[in-house]
Amino acid sequence: MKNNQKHIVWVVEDDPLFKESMEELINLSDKLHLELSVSSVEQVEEEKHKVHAPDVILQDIGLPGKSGLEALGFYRNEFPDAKVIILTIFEDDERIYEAIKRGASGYLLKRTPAKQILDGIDQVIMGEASISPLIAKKMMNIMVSGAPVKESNLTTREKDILKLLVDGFSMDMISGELEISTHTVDTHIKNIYRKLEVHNRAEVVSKAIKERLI
Amino acid sequence: MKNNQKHIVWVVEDDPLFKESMEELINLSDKLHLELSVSSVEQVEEEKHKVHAPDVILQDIGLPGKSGLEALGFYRNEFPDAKVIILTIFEDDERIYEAIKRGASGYLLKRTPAKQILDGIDQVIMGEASISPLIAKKMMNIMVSGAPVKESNLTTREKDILKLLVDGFSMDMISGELEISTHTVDTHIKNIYRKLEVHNRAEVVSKAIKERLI
DNA sequence: GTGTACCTACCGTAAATACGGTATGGAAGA
DNA sequence: TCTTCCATACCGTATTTACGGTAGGTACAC
Repeated sequence: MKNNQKHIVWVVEDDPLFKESMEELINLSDKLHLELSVSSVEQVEEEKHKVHAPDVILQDIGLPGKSGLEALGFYRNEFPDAKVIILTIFEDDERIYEAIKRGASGYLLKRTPAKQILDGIDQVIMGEASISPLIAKKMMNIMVSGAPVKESNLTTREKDILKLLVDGFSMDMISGELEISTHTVDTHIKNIYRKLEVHNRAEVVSKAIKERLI
Repeated sequence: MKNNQKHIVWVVEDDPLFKESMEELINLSDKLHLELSVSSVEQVEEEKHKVHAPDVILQDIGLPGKSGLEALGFYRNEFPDAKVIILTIFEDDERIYEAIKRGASGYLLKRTPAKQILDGIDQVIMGEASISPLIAKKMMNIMVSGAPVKESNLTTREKDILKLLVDGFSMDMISGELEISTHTVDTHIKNIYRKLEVHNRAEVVSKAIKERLI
Protein backbone atom coordinates (compact mmCIF):
# COMPACT_ATOMS: atom_id res chain seq x y z
CA MET A 1 0.00 0.00 0.00
CA LYS A 2 1.00 3.62 -0.41
CA ASN A 3 2.13 5.51 2.61
CA ASN A 4 -0.97 7.63 2.97
CA GLN A 5 -3.37 4.77 2.62
CA LYS A 6 -4.68 2.37 5.18
CA HIS A 7 -3.35 -1.14 5.34
CA ILE A 8 -5.75 -3.60 3.79
CA VAL A 9 -6.86 -6.44 6.04
CA TRP A 10 -8.72 -9.62 5.24
CA VAL A 11 -10.37 -11.78 7.85
CA VAL A 12 -11.00 -15.49 7.30
CA GLU A 13 -12.83 -16.92 10.28
CA ASP A 14 -15.80 -19.20 10.63
CA ASP A 15 -16.81 -18.51 14.19
CA PRO A 16 -19.38 -15.69 13.76
CA LEU A 17 -18.76 -14.20 17.18
CA PHE A 18 -15.01 -14.05 16.87
CA LYS A 19 -15.28 -12.92 13.26
CA GLU A 20 -17.46 -10.04 14.30
CA SER A 21 -15.10 -8.99 17.07
CA MET A 22 -12.20 -8.99 14.60
CA GLU A 23 -14.23 -6.83 12.23
CA GLU A 24 -14.96 -4.35 14.98
CA LEU A 25 -11.36 -4.34 16.07
CA ILE A 26 -10.10 -3.48 12.59
CA ASN A 27 -12.75 -0.89 11.98
CA LEU A 28 -11.72 0.83 15.20
CA SER A 29 -8.18 1.31 13.91
CA ASP A 30 -7.58 4.33 11.72
CA LYS A 31 -4.58 2.67 10.08
CA LEU A 32 -6.40 -0.48 8.94
CA HIS A 33 -9.09 -1.05 6.38
CA LEU A 34 -11.22 -4.19 6.44
CA GLU A 35 -11.49 -5.15 2.79
CA LEU A 36 -12.80 -8.69 3.06
CA SER A 37 -14.30 -10.77 5.82
CA VAL A 38 -15.36 -14.30 4.99
CA SER A 39 -15.79 -17.60 6.76
CA SER A 40 -13.86 -20.01 4.53
CA VAL A 41 -10.85 -20.28 2.27
CA GLU A 42 -13.18 -21.28 -0.56
CA GLN A 43 -14.94 -17.94 -0.24
CA VAL A 44 -11.59 -16.16 -0.46
CA GLU A 45 -10.92 -17.92 -3.75
CA GLU A 46 -14.28 -16.73 -5.06
CA GLU A 47 -13.89 -13.16 -3.95
CA LYS A 48 -10.20 -12.58 -4.50
CA HIS A 49 -10.58 -10.77 -7.84
CA LYS A 50 -13.31 -8.48 -6.63
CA VAL A 51 -11.36 -6.85 -3.84
CA HIS A 52 -8.01 -5.23 -3.24
CA ALA A 53 -5.05 -7.46 -2.43
CA PRO A 54 -4.36 -7.75 1.30
CA ASP A 55 -1.48 -6.43 3.32
CA VAL A 56 -2.47 -8.62 6.25
CA ILE A 57 -4.66 -11.68 6.51
CA LEU A 58 -6.10 -12.84 9.82
CA GLN A 59 -6.56 -16.52 9.20
CA ASP A 60 -8.36 -18.99 11.42
CA ILE A 61 -6.55 -22.28 11.30
CA GLY A 62 -9.38 -24.65 12.18
CA LEU A 63 -11.76 -24.23 9.28
CA PRO A 64 -14.10 -26.71 7.65
CA GLY A 65 -13.09 -27.35 4.04
CA LYS A 66 -9.68 -25.97 3.21
CA SER A 67 -7.70 -25.48 6.40
CA GLY A 68 -5.72 -22.46 7.37
CA LEU A 69 -2.53 -24.38 6.68
CA GLU A 70 -3.58 -25.12 3.12
CA ALA A 71 -4.58 -21.50 2.74
CA LEU A 72 -1.00 -20.44 3.48
CA GLY A 73 0.26 -22.09 0.31
CA PHE A 74 -2.50 -20.42 -1.66
CA TYR A 75 -1.69 -16.98 -0.24
CA ARG A 76 1.98 -17.39 -0.94
CA ASN A 77 1.22 -17.97 -4.61
CA GLU A 78 -1.49 -15.39 -5.05
CA PHE A 79 -0.41 -12.66 -2.65
CA PRO A 80 3.26 -13.17 -1.90
CA ASP A 81 3.54 -9.82 -0.12
CA ALA A 82 0.65 -10.45 2.24
CA LYS A 83 1.48 -11.18 5.87
CA VAL A 84 -0.59 -13.94 7.40
CA ILE A 85 -1.42 -14.13 11.08
CA ILE A 86 -2.73 -17.50 12.16
CA LEU A 87 -5.45 -17.39 14.80
CA THR A 88 -6.05 -20.49 16.81
CA ILE A 89 -7.67 -21.93 19.87
CA PHE A 90 -5.34 -24.89 19.59
CA GLU A 91 -1.81 -25.07 20.76
CA ASP A 92 -0.40 -28.19 19.25
CA ASP A 93 3.21 -28.29 18.11
CA GLU A 94 2.67 -29.83 14.73
CA ARG A 95 0.51 -27.05 13.38
CA ILE A 96 2.84 -24.36 14.63
CA TYR A 97 5.74 -25.94 12.83
CA GLU A 98 3.72 -26.41 9.66
CA ALA A 99 2.36 -22.88 9.72
CA ILE A 100 5.80 -21.38 10.08
CA LYS A 101 7.19 -23.62 7.36
CA ARG A 102 4.45 -22.38 5.10
CA GLY A 103 5.27 -18.76 5.74
CA ALA A 104 2.96 -17.48 8.45
CA SER A 105 4.18 -14.24 10.00
CA GLY A 106 2.24 -14.57 13.21
CA TYR A 107 0.60 -17.18 15.36
CA LEU A 108 -1.80 -15.84 17.97
CA LEU A 109 -4.16 -17.53 20.36
CA LYS A 110 -7.72 -16.30 19.97
CA ARG A 111 -7.83 -15.39 23.62
CA THR A 112 -5.16 -12.75 23.01
CA PRO A 113 -6.41 -9.31 24.15
CA ALA A 114 -7.67 -7.10 21.33
CA LYS A 115 -4.96 -4.51 21.88
CA GLN A 116 -2.27 -7.14 21.41
CA ILE A 117 -3.84 -8.42 18.23
CA LEU A 118 -3.65 -4.89 16.83
CA ASP A 119 -0.04 -4.71 17.97
CA GLY A 120 0.56 -8.02 16.22
CA ILE A 121 -0.83 -6.64 12.98
CA ASP A 122 1.48 -3.64 13.24
CA GLN A 123 4.41 -5.92 13.90
CA VAL A 124 3.91 -8.15 10.89
CA ILE A 125 3.43 -5.09 8.69
CA MET A 126 6.83 -3.91 9.92
CA GLY A 127 8.35 -7.23 8.92
CA GLU A 128 8.51 -8.60 12.43
CA ALA A 129 6.65 -11.61 13.75
CA SER A 130 3.92 -11.87 16.31
CA ILE A 131 3.62 -14.89 18.51
CA SER A 132 1.68 -15.55 21.69
CA PRO A 133 3.96 -16.41 24.60
CA LEU A 134 2.57 -19.91 24.88
CA ILE A 135 3.16 -20.48 21.19
CA ALA A 136 6.65 -19.04 21.53
CA LYS A 137 7.32 -21.62 24.21
CA LYS A 138 6.22 -24.39 21.88
CA MET A 139 8.33 -22.99 19.07
CA MET A 140 11.31 -23.13 21.36
CA ASN A 141 10.54 -26.71 22.28
CA ILE A 142 10.52 -27.58 18.61
CA MET A 143 13.87 -25.89 18.07
CA VAL A 144 15.47 -27.41 21.13
CA SER A 145 14.53 -31.01 20.42
CA GLY A 146 18.12 -31.99 19.98
CA ALA A 147 21.15 -31.20 22.06
CA PRO A 148 21.14 -30.47 25.77
CA VAL A 149 24.11 -28.92 27.45
CA LYS A 150 26.26 -31.59 29.02
CA GLU A 151 28.05 -31.18 32.30
CA SER A 152 31.75 -31.77 32.04
CA ASN A 153 34.11 -32.06 34.96
CA LEU A 154 36.40 -29.41 33.54
CA THR A 155 37.77 -26.82 35.93
CA THR A 156 37.22 -23.11 35.39
CA ARG A 157 40.68 -22.67 34.00
CA GLU A 158 40.28 -25.61 31.69
CA LYS A 159 37.05 -24.13 30.35
CA ASP A 160 38.83 -20.82 29.78
CA ILE A 161 41.43 -22.58 27.72
CA LEU A 162 38.91 -24.77 25.92
CA LYS A 163 37.11 -21.64 24.79
CA LEU A 164 40.32 -20.28 23.31
CA LEU A 165 41.09 -23.60 21.66
CA VAL A 166 37.71 -23.48 19.94
CA ASP A 167 38.62 -20.03 18.68
CA GLY A 168 41.73 -21.46 17.07
CA PHE A 169 44.30 -20.11 19.51
CA SER A 170 47.68 -21.84 19.60
CA MET A 171 49.40 -22.68 22.87
CA ASP A 172 51.57 -19.62 22.43
CA MET A 173 48.59 -17.35 21.89
CA ILE A 174 46.76 -18.79 24.88
CA SER A 175 49.87 -18.31 26.97
CA GLY A 176 49.91 -14.64 25.95
CA GLU A 177 46.19 -14.16 26.39
CA LEU A 178 46.02 -15.66 29.87
CA GLU A 179 49.48 -14.50 30.87
CA ILE A 180 50.70 -17.90 31.94
CA SER A 181 53.56 -19.98 30.61
CA THR A 182 53.14 -22.16 27.53
CA HIS A 183 54.12 -25.08 29.75
CA THR A 184 51.10 -24.43 31.91
CA VAL A 185 48.87 -24.19 28.87
CA ASP A 186 50.32 -27.47 27.68
CA THR A 187 49.51 -29.09 31.02
CA HIS A 188 45.94 -27.80 31.00
CA ILE A 189 45.39 -29.02 27.46
CA LYS A 190 46.72 -32.44 28.40
CA ASN A 191 44.22 -32.56 31.25
CA ILE A 192 41.38 -31.41 29.02
CA TYR A 193 42.24 -34.14 26.49
CA ARG A 194 42.28 -36.77 29.22
CA LYS A 195 38.94 -35.68 30.67
CA LEU A 196 37.21 -35.45 27.32
CA GLU A 197 38.95 -38.54 26.00
CA VAL A 198 40.26 -36.87 22.87
CA HIS A 199 43.71 -36.81 21.31
CA ASN A 200 43.93 -33.80 19.04
CA ARG A 201 42.69 -30.29 18.39
CA ALA A 202 40.02 -31.21 15.93
CA GLU A 203 38.42 -33.68 18.32
CA VAL A 204 38.50 -31.35 21.28
CA VAL A 205 36.96 -28.48 19.31
CA SER A 206 34.36 -30.73 17.77
CA LYS A 207 33.35 -32.21 21.12
CA ALA A 208 33.34 -28.83 22.85
CA ILE A 209 30.97 -27.35 20.29
CA LYS A 210 28.73 -30.36 19.72
CA GLU A 211 28.29 -31.09 23.41
CA ARG A 212 28.18 -27.41 24.30
CA LEU A 213 30.86 -27.64 26.93
CA ILE A 214 31.70 -23.96 26.69
CA MET B 1 8.84 -19.99 45.55
CA LYS B 2 5.90 -20.18 47.88
CA ASN B 3 2.64 -18.69 46.76
CA ASN B 4 2.61 -15.85 49.19
CA GLN B 5 6.18 -14.80 48.51
CA LYS B 6 7.60 -12.57 45.86
CA HIS B 7 9.38 -14.08 42.88
CA ILE B 8 13.12 -13.77 43.21
CA VAL B 9 14.86 -11.99 40.35
CA TRP B 10 18.55 -11.71 39.54
CA VAL B 11 19.94 -9.16 37.11
CA VAL B 12 23.23 -9.71 35.29
CA GLU B 13 23.98 -6.68 33.17
CA ASP B 14 27.15 -4.68 32.68
CA ASP B 15 25.70 -1.47 31.30
CA PRO B 16 25.21 0.62 34.48
CA LEU B 17 22.35 2.66 33.05
CA PHE B 18 20.35 -0.27 31.81
CA LYS B 19 21.16 -2.24 34.94
CA GLU B 20 19.78 0.56 37.07
CA SER B 21 16.61 0.81 35.03
CA MET B 22 16.07 -2.93 35.42
CA GLU B 23 16.57 -2.60 39.17
CA GLU B 24 14.00 0.18 39.35
CA LEU B 25 11.59 -1.78 37.20
CA ILE B 26 11.73 -4.81 39.46
CA ASN B 27 11.53 -2.78 42.63
CA LEU B 28 8.37 -1.16 41.31
CA SER B 29 6.66 -4.51 41.01
CA ASP B 30 5.02 -5.85 44.15
CA LYS B 31 5.30 -9.42 42.87
CA LEU B 32 9.04 -9.39 42.27
CA HIS B 33 11.99 -9.17 44.60
CA LEU B 34 15.41 -8.11 43.34
CA GLU B 35 17.79 -10.45 45.14
CA LEU B 36 20.98 -9.95 43.17
CA SER B 37 22.17 -7.41 40.64
CA VAL B 38 25.68 -7.79 39.29
CA SER B 39 27.57 -6.92 36.15
CA SER B 40 29.21 -10.21 35.21
CA VAL B 41 28.71 -13.95 35.26
CA GLU B 42 31.88 -14.25 37.32
CA GLN B 43 30.26 -12.15 40.01
CA VAL B 44 27.26 -14.45 39.98
CA GLU B 45 29.58 -17.38 40.61
CA GLU B 46 31.06 -15.52 43.57
CA GLU B 47 27.77 -14.46 45.08
CA LYS B 48 25.60 -17.46 44.31
CA HIS B 49 25.89 -19.02 47.77
CA LYS B 50 25.20 -15.81 49.61
CA VAL B 51 21.76 -15.15 48.15
CA HIS B 52 18.51 -16.97 47.49
CA ALA B 53 18.18 -19.00 44.32
CA PRO B 54 16.45 -17.13 41.51
CA ASP B 55 13.08 -17.71 39.93
CA VAL B 56 13.98 -15.46 37.03
CA ILE B 57 17.33 -14.23 35.74
CA LEU B 58 17.57 -11.22 33.45
CA GLN B 59 20.79 -11.93 31.62
CA ASP B 60 22.64 -9.60 29.31
CA ILE B 61 24.13 -11.61 26.48
CA GLY B 62 27.04 -9.38 25.52
CA LEU B 63 29.23 -9.43 28.60
CA PRO B 64 32.99 -9.20 28.89
CA GLY B 65 34.40 -12.42 30.34
CA LYS B 66 31.86 -15.22 30.44
CA SER B 67 29.11 -14.52 27.95
CA GLY B 68 25.41 -14.82 28.54
CA LEU B 69 25.39 -17.95 26.42
CA GLU B 70 27.93 -19.65 28.63
CA ALA B 71 25.99 -18.50 31.65
CA LEU B 72 22.98 -20.47 30.41
CA GLY B 73 24.83 -23.76 30.81
CA PHE B 74 25.92 -22.69 34.27
CA TYR B 75 22.39 -21.75 35.32
CA ARG B 76 21.00 -25.00 34.01
CA ASN B 77 23.37 -26.90 36.24
CA GLU B 78 23.15 -24.72 39.31
CA PHE B 79 19.57 -23.48 39.16
CA PRO B 80 17.64 -25.81 36.90
CA ASP B 81 14.30 -24.25 37.86
CA ALA B 82 15.30 -20.69 37.12
CA LYS B 83 13.88 -19.09 33.99
CA VAL B 84 16.39 -17.04 32.05
CA ILE B 85 15.46 -14.07 29.91
CA ILE B 86 18.20 -13.00 27.55
CA LEU B 87 18.49 -9.27 27.02
CA THR B 88 20.27 -8.06 23.95
CA ILE B 89 20.92 -5.11 21.72
CA PHE B 90 21.99 -7.52 19.01
CA GLU B 91 19.75 -9.43 16.70
CA ASP B 92 21.95 -12.00 15.03
CA ASP B 93 20.60 -15.44 14.22
CA GLU B 94 23.41 -17.49 15.65
CA ARG B 95 22.99 -16.26 19.19
CA ILE B 96 19.23 -16.70 19.16
CA TYR B 97 19.61 -20.27 18.03
CA GLU B 98 22.28 -20.94 20.62
CA ALA B 99 20.39 -19.27 23.44
CA ILE B 100 17.26 -21.26 22.78
CA LYS B 101 19.22 -24.48 22.45
CA ARG B 102 20.73 -23.75 25.82
CA GLY B 103 17.39 -23.30 27.47
CA ALA B 104 16.63 -19.59 27.58
CA SER B 105 12.95 -18.91 28.26
CA GLY B 106 12.93 -15.44 26.79
CA TYR B 107 14.85 -13.30 24.36
CA LEU B 108 14.08 -9.62 24.54
CA LEU B 109 15.62 -6.61 22.87
CA LYS B 110 16.80 -4.03 25.38
CA ARG B 111 14.68 -1.42 23.70
CA THR B 112 11.55 -3.31 24.76
CA PRO B 113 9.24 -1.05 26.80
CA ALA B 114 9.45 -1.56 30.57
CA LYS B 115 5.85 -2.74 30.81
CA GLN B 116 6.51 -5.49 28.29
CA ILE B 117 9.62 -6.63 30.11
CA LEU B 118 7.49 -7.05 33.24
CA ASP B 119 4.95 -8.94 31.15
CA GLY B 120 7.78 -11.10 29.85
CA ILE B 121 8.85 -11.95 33.40
CA ASP B 122 5.28 -12.95 34.25
CA GLN B 123 5.09 -15.07 31.14
CA VAL B 124 8.25 -17.06 31.79
CA ILE B 125 7.17 -17.60 35.40
CA MET B 126 3.96 -19.09 34.04
CA GLY B 127 5.99 -21.43 31.85
CA GLU B 128 5.44 -19.51 28.67
CA ALA B 129 8.12 -17.82 26.60
CA SER B 130 8.76 -14.18 25.91
CA ILE B 131 10.23 -13.06 22.65
CA SER B 132 10.50 -9.68 20.97
CA PRO B 133 8.67 -9.62 17.64
CA LEU B 134 11.88 -9.03 15.72
CA ILE B 135 13.49 -11.99 17.45
CA ALA B 136 10.40 -14.07 16.76
CA LYS B 137 10.83 -13.31 13.09
CA LYS B 138 14.41 -14.50 13.19
CA MET B 139 13.40 -17.64 15.07
CA MET B 140 10.95 -18.36 12.31
CA ASN B 141 13.62 -17.87 9.68
CA ILE B 142 15.83 -20.34 11.50
CA MET B 143 13.01 -22.89 11.73
CA VAL B 144 12.09 -22.55 8.09
CA SER B 145 15.63 -23.06 6.88
CA GLY B 146 16.33 -25.82 9.37
CA ALA B 147 19.30 -23.84 10.58
CA PRO B 148 21.37 -21.08 9.10
CA VAL B 149 23.52 -22.72 6.47
CA LYS B 150 26.25 -20.79 4.74
CA GLU B 151 27.25 -21.45 1.19
CA SER B 152 30.87 -22.36 0.82
CA ASN B 153 32.68 -22.86 -2.43
CA LEU B 154 34.21 -26.11 -1.30
CA THR B 155 34.40 -28.94 -3.81
CA THR B 156 32.90 -32.34 -3.13
CA ARG B 157 36.24 -33.84 -2.27
CA GLU B 158 37.06 -30.96 0.03
CA LYS B 159 33.79 -31.47 1.87
CA ASP B 160 34.58 -35.16 2.23
CA ILE B 161 37.85 -34.29 3.83
CA LEU B 162 36.34 -31.54 5.95
CA LYS B 163 33.94 -34.06 7.46
CA LEU B 164 36.81 -36.30 8.43
CA LEU B 165 38.73 -33.37 9.87
CA VAL B 166 35.76 -32.53 12.08
CA ASP B 167 35.80 -36.12 13.29
CA GLY B 168 39.39 -35.70 14.37
CA PHE B 169 41.08 -37.67 11.60
CA SER B 170 44.77 -36.99 10.97
CA MET B 171 46.13 -36.63 7.45
CA ASP B 172 47.36 -40.21 7.65
CA MET B 173 43.96 -41.51 8.68
CA ILE B 174 42.20 -39.53 5.96
CA SER B 175 44.68 -40.86 3.45
CA GLY B 176 43.81 -44.40 4.54
CA GLU B 177 40.08 -43.76 4.64
CA LEU B 178 39.83 -42.19 1.20
CA GLU B 179 42.62 -44.31 -0.28
CA ILE B 180 44.61 -41.39 -1.60
CA SER B 181 48.12 -40.28 -0.75
CA THR B 182 48.80 -38.13 2.29
CA HIS B 183 50.25 -35.59 -0.11
CA THR B 184 46.89 -35.27 -1.77
CA VAL B 185 45.17 -34.92 1.57
CA ASP B 186 47.68 -32.23 2.44
CA THR B 187 46.89 -30.38 -0.77
CA HIS B 188 43.14 -30.56 -0.19
CA ILE B 189 43.52 -29.31 3.36
CA LYS B 190 45.63 -26.42 2.15
CA ASN B 191 42.88 -25.50 -0.29
CA ILE B 192 40.19 -25.81 2.38
CA TYR B 193 42.16 -23.52 4.68
CA ARG B 194 42.58 -20.96 1.91
CA LYS B 195 38.90 -20.97 1.02
CA LEU B 196 37.68 -20.77 4.60
CA GLU B 197 40.42 -18.35 5.56
CA VAL B 198 41.63 -20.40 8.51
CA HIS B 199 45.10 -21.51 9.53
CA ASN B 200 44.76 -24.50 11.82
CA ARG B 201 42.66 -27.51 12.71
CA ALA B 202 40.78 -25.89 15.52
CA GLU B 203 39.63 -23.02 13.34
CA VAL B 204 38.57 -25.20 10.44
CA VAL B 205 36.58 -27.54 12.69
CA SER B 206 35.00 -24.66 14.56
CA LYS B 207 33.99 -22.90 11.36
CA ALA B 208 32.72 -26.07 9.73
CA ILE B 209 30.42 -26.86 12.65
CA LYS B 210 29.26 -23.35 13.47
CA GLU B 211 28.51 -22.44 9.87
CA ARG B 212 27.18 -25.88 9.07
CA LEU B 213 29.43 -26.34 6.08
CA ILE B 214 29.19 -30.11 6.26
C1' DG C 1 41.77 -25.66 -28.65
C1' DT C 2 42.35 -22.94 -24.95
C1' DG C 3 41.33 -21.97 -20.43
C1' DT C 4 39.65 -23.24 -16.00
C1' DA C 5 38.48 -26.15 -12.27
C1' DC C 6 39.28 -30.33 -9.93
C1' DC C 7 41.68 -34.33 -8.11
C1' DT C 8 45.69 -36.24 -7.81
C1' DA C 9 50.80 -36.43 -6.20
C1' DC C 10 55.40 -35.02 -4.52
C1' DC C 11 59.23 -32.11 -1.81
C1' DG C 12 61.14 -29.56 2.09
C1' DT C 13 61.10 -27.30 6.40
C1' DA C 14 59.83 -24.42 10.27
C1' DA C 15 56.47 -24.60 13.59
C1' DA C 16 53.29 -26.66 16.58
C1' DT C 17 51.34 -30.49 18.86
C1' DA C 18 50.75 -34.70 21.73
C1' DC C 19 52.17 -36.80 25.65
C1' DG C 20 55.21 -39.11 28.85
C1' DG C 21 57.29 -37.34 32.99
C1' DT C 22 58.13 -34.32 37.57
C1' DA C 23 57.25 -30.58 40.86
C1' DT C 24 55.58 -26.55 43.93
C1' DG C 25 52.32 -23.64 46.44
C1' DG C 26 47.66 -22.65 47.79
C1' DA C 27 42.87 -23.68 48.83
C1' DA C 28 39.37 -26.78 50.34
C1' DG C 29 37.79 -30.40 52.97
C1' DA C 30 37.93 -34.52 55.95
C1' DT D 1 46.97 -32.22 60.17
C1' DC D 2 46.75 -34.72 56.16
C1' DT D 3 44.94 -35.34 51.62
C1' DT D 4 43.10 -34.00 47.41
C1' DC D 5 42.34 -30.78 43.84
C1' DC D 6 43.81 -26.96 41.28
C1' DA D 7 46.83 -23.85 38.83
C1' DT D 8 51.15 -23.16 37.91
C1' DA D 9 55.80 -24.51 35.65
C1' DC D 10 59.46 -27.21 33.28
C1' DC D 11 61.80 -31.10 30.19
C1' DG D 12 62.34 -34.07 26.15
C1' DT D 13 60.98 -35.94 21.93
C1' DA D 14 58.44 -38.30 18.31
C1' DT D 15 54.84 -36.96 15.50
C1' DT D 16 52.04 -33.96 13.01
C1' DT D 17 50.84 -29.79 10.93
C1' DA D 18 51.08 -25.62 8.06
C1' DC D 19 52.39 -23.95 3.96
C1' DG D 20 55.52 -22.54 0.31
C1' DG D 21 56.41 -24.73 -4.11
C1' DT D 22 55.53 -27.74 -8.64
C1' DA D 23 52.99 -30.76 -11.76
C1' DG D 24 50.15 -34.41 -14.52
C1' DG D 25 45.54 -36.01 -16.11
C1' DT D 26 40.62 -35.26 -16.89
C1' DA D 27 36.44 -32.91 -17.80
C1' DC D 28 33.80 -29.19 -19.26
C1' DA D 29 32.82 -24.61 -21.21
C1' DC D 30 33.55 -20.99 -24.44
